[in-house]
Amino acid sequence: MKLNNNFFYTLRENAKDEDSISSNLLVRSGMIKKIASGVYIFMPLGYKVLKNIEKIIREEMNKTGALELYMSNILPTEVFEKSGRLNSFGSSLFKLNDRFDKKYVLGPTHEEFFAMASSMYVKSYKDLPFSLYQFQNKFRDEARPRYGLIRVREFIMKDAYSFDADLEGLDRSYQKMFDAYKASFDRMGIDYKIVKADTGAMGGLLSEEFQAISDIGEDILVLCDSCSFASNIEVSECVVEEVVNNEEPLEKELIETKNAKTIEEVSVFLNEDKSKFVKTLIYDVDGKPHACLVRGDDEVNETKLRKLLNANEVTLASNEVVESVTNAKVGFAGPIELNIPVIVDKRITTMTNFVVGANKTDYHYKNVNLKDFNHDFISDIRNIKEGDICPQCGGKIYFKKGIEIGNTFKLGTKYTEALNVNYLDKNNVLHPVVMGSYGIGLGRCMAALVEQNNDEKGVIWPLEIAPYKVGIVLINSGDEKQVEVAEKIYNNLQKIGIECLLDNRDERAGVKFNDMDLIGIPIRITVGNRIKDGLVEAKLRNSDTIRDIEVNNIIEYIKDVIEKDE
RNA sequence: CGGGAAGUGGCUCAACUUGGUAGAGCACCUGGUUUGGGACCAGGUGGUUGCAGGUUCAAAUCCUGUCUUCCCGACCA
Repeated sequence: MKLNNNFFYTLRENAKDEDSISSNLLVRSGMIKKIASGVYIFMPLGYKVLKNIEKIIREEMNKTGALELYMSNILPTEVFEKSGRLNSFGSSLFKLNDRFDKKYVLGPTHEEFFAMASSMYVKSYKDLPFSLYQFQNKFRDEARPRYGLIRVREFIMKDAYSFDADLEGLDRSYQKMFDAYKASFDRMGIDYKIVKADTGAMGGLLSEEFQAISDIGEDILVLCDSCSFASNIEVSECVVEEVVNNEEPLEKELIETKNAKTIEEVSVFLNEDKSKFVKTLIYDVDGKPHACLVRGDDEVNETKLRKLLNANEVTLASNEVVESVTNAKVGFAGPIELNIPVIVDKRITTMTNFVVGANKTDYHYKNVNLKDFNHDFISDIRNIKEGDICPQCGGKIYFKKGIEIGNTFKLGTKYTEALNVNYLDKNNVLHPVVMGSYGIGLGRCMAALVEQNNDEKGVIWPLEIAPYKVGIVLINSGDEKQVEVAEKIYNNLQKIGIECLLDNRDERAGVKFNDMDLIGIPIRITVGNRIKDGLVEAKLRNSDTIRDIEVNNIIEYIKDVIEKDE
């Protein structure tokens, strides 16, 4: 593309309604534009980046043998009723009615419809396995869109689905997709980790997430310093450390702790470390109050709680519920003589003579032990912490933050059973088809790449992602010789299929250099006054070195740089 | 959904406290001087101040409502 008289703009200042490096750089480089909370336009330049990401994924998908198709966005609600996901998606579904008042949703994901599509073909075990995929917009009414393209309400996802006769087949299909994902993210140049994760609203047997490492990531990745353990904190198992404890259990004792409500306050009040306390949190579990006990410096893991109780929804109870259950103001809840189910974190079994709330305003009990109260469950319900023991090898745990860019699920037969997608085996017996589902968020990949690759001047795109691989800066668009050489390089690159920008605007050199840097063009060719000596300059975005290159060799040089990258 | 902040040319902001013709920088147009890292001078275009009501001789400014955006939290495949 030639920039003169063409749709190209950049902004000098950050946008006031953007909150991350990537969203600001993408807006400033003229690639995206927000039009509503969590809704973006992809401008021509940004759309090219998106298409490059799409191309990589499509190529890797096709290598697995999966076939591409295209679904609708407007999906009949009744199908989600059948699969039971109308509830599990809840308020994050965009809903609409047609003129006859028939109900639809804007597709949040397409498991049900791929299951339906597959049933057109599958009749026998001989028809399996196969995989289908699409690139499609997904709609999710996020409570709080954030960080530009990272948490949005409409986004493009590549979603793939595998169909197999049994779990062994699923394992093979899953592995193929898994490898294709690794290949895709490697080609994109994203720094990522793969972690075990919760299956959430998808359901199923296994979920693994591909997480781009970034400080603005919203997921906490639990990693081990001495083995390959990697898990999302929501499912990361905690090991109870052996504690040598010779303390004799004492008799419990009621003590006044006036105005000390939080663990922090009580700990200061009694001059005891937070790890001597057990906090009692009242949770609303599908509408019923439950008490959860964890050590004072631990946090309850709601995913574990939900699984333990086989619940749909787990939230902290409201103040009113807490007060009616404990007969005390919020801050004094304790397990003793409490008439609701009590769930105790495993770690508490190693504690002696701890402090708990007394279910009486302004009072706590000290010297409390497990025998002093009823409990219904003892289980791992806390979040793992940095420095904890690795559940796999005993090493030390550390955290990183991640942006979830991809997710793979072994679904099993949840959807095929709900929608009657069956096949006949050799013995003429009917079985539900076994599914896997696999998603990649394209916009998130784009944002994660910018978060990971930028400097004070702008974006630094990897070659395969950049909207244009080469940018020619024509210093003086009034100089005939310079124009001639720049045009020639441009035309020759076009001929061999290397996409290229030619900045032939009537602007000062500084503007052109800054714009090339801002939009992150990997290879910059400057055609300026050195043309007298038959030279142009080449500079790579990720390096400070400027090379003089003979005009006749410049195409070869560019080809070399691109080949070396591959 | 709870708490907080903010909406003023295409972009970033000022004027609001204390009501009195809406202003700057960037961008854009014209002319000139410049021309290798976001030039300078001169002149210009562009705004019913988010929307609706109210108070007032007079509202960007005060009041009420409403919408939108952002932040913290809740929620989140």
